[in-house]
Amino acid sequence: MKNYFKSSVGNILLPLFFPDATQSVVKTLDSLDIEATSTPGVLVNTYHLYRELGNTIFEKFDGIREFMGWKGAVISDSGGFQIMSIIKSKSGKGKVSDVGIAIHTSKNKKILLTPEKSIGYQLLLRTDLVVVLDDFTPMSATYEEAKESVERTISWAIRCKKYFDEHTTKDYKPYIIGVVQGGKYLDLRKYCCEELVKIGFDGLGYGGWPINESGKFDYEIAELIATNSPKSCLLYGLGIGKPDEIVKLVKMGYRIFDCVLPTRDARHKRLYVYTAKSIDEINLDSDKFYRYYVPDKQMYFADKNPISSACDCLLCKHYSRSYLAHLFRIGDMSALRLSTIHNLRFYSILMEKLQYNYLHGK
RNA sequence: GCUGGGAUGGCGGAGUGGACAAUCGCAACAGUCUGUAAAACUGUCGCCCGAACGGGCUACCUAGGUUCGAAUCCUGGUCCCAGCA
Repeated sequence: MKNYFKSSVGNILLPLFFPDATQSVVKTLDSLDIEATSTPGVLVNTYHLYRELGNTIFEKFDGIREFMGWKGAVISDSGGFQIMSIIKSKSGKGKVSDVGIAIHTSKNKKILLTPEKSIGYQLLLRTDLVVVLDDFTPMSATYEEAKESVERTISWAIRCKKYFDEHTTKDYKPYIIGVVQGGKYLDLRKYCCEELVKIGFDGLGYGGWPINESGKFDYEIAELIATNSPKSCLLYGLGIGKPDEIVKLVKMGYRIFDCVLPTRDARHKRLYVYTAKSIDEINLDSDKFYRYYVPDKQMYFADKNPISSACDCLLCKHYSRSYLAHLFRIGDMSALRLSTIHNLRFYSILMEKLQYNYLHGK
């Protein structure tokens, strides 16, 4: 199978951002909308898709790309993050063991996600980059707990890689990346990193929760992973992040990012706008190169200006602040769509700037 | 004109003698969101001082009255609604 990830992007080493289409849809958008924002690819989630669709759908479709009518690249996440968000949250029902993750879904059935099943399903989805099943280390983990999750992450990674090697051919061999866990413990992070490198992945992901206990982004761990992985290693910031965080991580060598922020924020009335007057004038080195725009403020009710003059998205090119405020006020879903389109274009402009800087050695 | 019902904070709408500066919803304002159980959630919301506990002031159409105490009871007035002439 043709590797859309490579072909759509051209050069894999360029910095890329993938919005999250967890359930094979970027909420409120269709695939043509996504394409129109110059977004190179999306991320889908193994756990959610397996739970909703099972295996049989993909006997009729040639992977997730055909199913969702999407021409761009696709990353699949393993479902490891769901350990945290479902099982380890207070109401979630499920269990993590060395075998895998057992989750009771709301549909009254139990799903057992093993490293092998996770990779198997991702291969069935025919995605361009697969992520190993990992055991999420929560931010509150003690050293012992963190160590246990690191050991489990490593042994699962070995199983994932073995299964991957046995079930891929040169016709279809996506990228596969390992995920570095270990919480806030630097020695565990380093150890996890080194062990994963030995297994021989195409890349490594900054896993866990990247925000430290004081609410700041943990750049120290990001740096540690970057410096402890080989030059050829594809670095992936899982679930990262804010625009300024992405800029900093690209400088460290990270190349791939996915995050819910632009799409969720859009639905929650937070739009990203560059402080520059035009796209050409955007300076990512400036302290505050962007700010938030809250679209339904009273002050915008009669404002005929576009949301941002440094944007060329559907919203900014065709509609006023006044009209968007109106759409939000009456609760029309087009407000969410237009805002999501805008935020995705904001991110794709960001990545285009970073790609340009990278190609020109900046 | 008669009879009945009603007038509450930006709006809607509870309360019907003390626990009322007044439930709740909307609006407004401030904030949160990072491999999406999130088109969600949190806070403020009469005025003044205070970070906060709290304190002071003015308030439930209006003018009086009853009462230790009234948005709540009584009387007059103004306006609104329904039915009848």
